[in-house]
Amino acid sequence: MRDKGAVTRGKILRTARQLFHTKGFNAVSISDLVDAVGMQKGSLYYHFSSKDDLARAVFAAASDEFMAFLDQTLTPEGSATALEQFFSSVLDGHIATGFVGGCLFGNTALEMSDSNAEFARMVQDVFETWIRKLAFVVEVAQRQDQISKELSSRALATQIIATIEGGIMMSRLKKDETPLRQSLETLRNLVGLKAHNQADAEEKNEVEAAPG
Amino acid sequence: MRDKGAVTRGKILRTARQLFHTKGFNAVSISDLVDAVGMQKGSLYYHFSSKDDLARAVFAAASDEFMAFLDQTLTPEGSATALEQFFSSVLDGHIATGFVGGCLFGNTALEMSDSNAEFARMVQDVFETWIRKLAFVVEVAQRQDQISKELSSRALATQIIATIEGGIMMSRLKKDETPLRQSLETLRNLVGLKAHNQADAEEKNEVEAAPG
DNA sequence: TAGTATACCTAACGAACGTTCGTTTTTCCA
DNA sequence: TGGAAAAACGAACGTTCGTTAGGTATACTA
Repeated sequence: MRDKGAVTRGKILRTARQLFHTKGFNAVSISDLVDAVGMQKGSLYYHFSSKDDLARAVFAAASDEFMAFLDQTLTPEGSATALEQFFSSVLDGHIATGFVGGCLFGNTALEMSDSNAEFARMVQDVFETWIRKLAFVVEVAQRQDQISKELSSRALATQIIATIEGGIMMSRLKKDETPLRQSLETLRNLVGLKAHNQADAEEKNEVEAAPG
Repeated sequence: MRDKGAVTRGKILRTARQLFHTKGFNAVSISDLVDAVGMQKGSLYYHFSSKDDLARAVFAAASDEFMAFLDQTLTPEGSATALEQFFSSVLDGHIATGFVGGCLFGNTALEMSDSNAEFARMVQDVFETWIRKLAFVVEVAQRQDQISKELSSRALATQIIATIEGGIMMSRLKKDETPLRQSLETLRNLVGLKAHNQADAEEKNEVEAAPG
């Protein structure tokens, strides 16, 4: 086989990501991980120099994927529709996982904020970019009178993310989509986005579910 | 000294709570704890039969305190003002801690949702009660035309909690009150609560900062 | 004040942690 | 096809984990 190392490395990354996502970084041991991958402890250290090093790689991959998702969903053309699609992609993505794991970035934020400056910084960057990209689309939607203009685009973007993260937290806790769905609907109503009906939303929706 | 045991037990509970709150349950070792308390490892097990047992006690105390705070703040009389006071108490409480620790219940939700059914259940109960108490005040405010009637009281209550938890997450990550403050302001605007000015809010505000 | 719970300490336990290392197997190219 | 490089192995490292046991000091009561 060619590129055997890259394949193994990929398998480690995927498995570690899934475990870190559902259990948290500290709660996953190297033994847990290598058992799940199906390899021996020592072999892991051929590919990654430490658990932290692995976590960095996992986080970077998740980050890149999420950024790509944002760029794909949050387009300035049809900004109101883009926001709609963004909301439903987020909801659909988490419904698809049965709300196991929740949001990796939110999880890492709460796990690392007060204990690991390096990882806190990385999550901070993700959130900052997320806000900026959202604020841009919100601003365009405001200029096109598709959304309430009373608030600054950044305030609205922050509000959107807070709602999503809080909604995911509650839905994950109850394993019930209602809190997140309800929060997003409430948010739509409050900012003056009229809810598209199911047919509208799903017809043009070829965007895959949200990662992260 | 009389009640020496109760005093020690209290000191353990307070210290454990502070550590669990800022670092998370899994990230705090018994050694960390007894070092912080200033006692020997073995002595701890005279007061608590296990780390889980201790966590249960810590959580129960935090829970009780939070429920008392809710009952004190979320009164049906002057419901709009009560909501205002609730928002500012939450904000002030977290500003007072410098956003270290964030919300213990939110933290526990994310740490335990997918790994510890017992603790997940306990957090679930806290959130459910929180929603119910908030929804009650919201409903009264709606009947008095102090707040938008477009949405169900439960949906609004859920939205409020999602906003708070998401706002705390971001403020804690950045160690900056802006996200939480901004989210709460946005929420006030969106639900039609007019923002009280600083003087108004602080004059009658003898309620202590929010725990949890 | 003697006796007895109560409270705490010291020392150790087995298990699990993240990591290292020398060896063996597999893969690839000359 | 032989030899070097890449990849995986398996056992062990020192440390820390949560917990236990037995002895000792402190506090209350008879």
